[in-house]
Amino acid sequence: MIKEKGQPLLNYIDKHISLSQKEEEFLLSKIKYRKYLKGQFIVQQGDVCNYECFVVSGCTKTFYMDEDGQEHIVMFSIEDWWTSDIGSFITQTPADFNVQCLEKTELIMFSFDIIEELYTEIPKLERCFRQIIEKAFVSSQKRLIRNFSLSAKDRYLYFKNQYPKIEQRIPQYMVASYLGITKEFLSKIKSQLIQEQ
Amino acid sequence: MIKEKGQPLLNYIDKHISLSQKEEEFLLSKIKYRKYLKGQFIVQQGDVCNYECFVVSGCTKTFYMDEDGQEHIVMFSIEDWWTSDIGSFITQTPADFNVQCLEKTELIMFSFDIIEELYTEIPKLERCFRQIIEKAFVSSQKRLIRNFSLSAKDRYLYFKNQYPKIEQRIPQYMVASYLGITKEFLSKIKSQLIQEQ
DNA sequence: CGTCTATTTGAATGTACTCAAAAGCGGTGG
DNA sequence: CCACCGCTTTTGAGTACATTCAAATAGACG
Repeated sequence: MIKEKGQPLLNYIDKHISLSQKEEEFLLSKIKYRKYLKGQFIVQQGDVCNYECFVVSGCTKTFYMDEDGQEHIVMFSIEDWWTSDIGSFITQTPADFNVQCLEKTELIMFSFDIIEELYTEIPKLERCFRQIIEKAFVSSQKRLIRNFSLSAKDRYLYFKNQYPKIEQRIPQYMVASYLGITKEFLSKIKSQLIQEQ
Repeated sequence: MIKEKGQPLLNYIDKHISLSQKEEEFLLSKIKYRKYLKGQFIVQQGDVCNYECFVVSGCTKTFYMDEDGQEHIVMFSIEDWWTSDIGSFITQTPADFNVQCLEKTELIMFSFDIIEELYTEIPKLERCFRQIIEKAFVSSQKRLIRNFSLSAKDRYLYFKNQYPKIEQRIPQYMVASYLGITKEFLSKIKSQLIQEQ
């Protein structure tokens, strides 16, 4: 892969560990760069997920479609974050989640076949990925707690405050799905907040 | 630490990676073994959490106390699992969670000061911990989804089915807290399930 | 056997959902 | 430039799931 295209990833990794010139080149030689259009799927429920993807630009949603055809959004991923069905990736079993692009999206993709080799060749990279997943786990647990201890309104306010960039980029009904409420109810919450001012 | 006491940990680690005699000895020399009584706290909300703990025997609950004094249980940990406030541990900032023993509990403790050294000396151990945290993250995401897409009743049935050992060991009001419902409502769900038979 | 804690039961209430319909909004074509 | 189409958001009425509070019952332990 061309160094220029990999730069956002290298900058990101540099926040966790520092790689030598050679290590950077080795890393870049192993990963794949790809563009997706709005609406395209990176992972589909039922398929085995073969990649962990770093988002260079764009935006994706990770969601689960339940038996009633209802969509439940687990996360959004924008620039400098990751997207995948990690459960499917690490076990190489069918994915529970879909990952779909909400915008034109550029990704750097780490394939299952390559990642073990990368960890072995560059142990620092394993440290980096451990740290990233640790942080992701912590956020996931905190989110679980928010869902238990906060009302829908407070969850929305938290989201708005924490991810203002994301809110502006996605339709409201997806925010509702992420918060675990219906689009109608989110609409009511918003109008209530306006009246309170 | 005496090898005998560390055996449950070594057996557990052996499922992920294989350590040489020397590595095992090095590991055991760095970790701490400790017993807690029922009711004692391993971590308290507000303190910095200095350990990641492997549960040799016993049972703990990890919970968050909200501003109304309401307890929200994030997880239970029993034999062969881990307990800590990882968020606090990795950032060395005050803990959001409490970890309390529900039974007499034996732990093997990895201190913050030691763990980096262990990762560096035994890179395989970093792999092991990465894999463990990956799995924990995946379960956390799946649980989030269950909380959105299942009713309280179905969440209870899932829990009962998935963690029968845990259900038998802890009072019902804690199960309710873990499921994110009140103790009264769980009681009603149970009586409803009995009537359905 | 009494005390303390955990569980159950019931009535009233509240938060969030469903369904249906209307209004808003952005793009496309005539 | 306006009219229409599809999609998103809003609004309202009725409903369901889960909570609160209070009181009764059951269980565990000394």
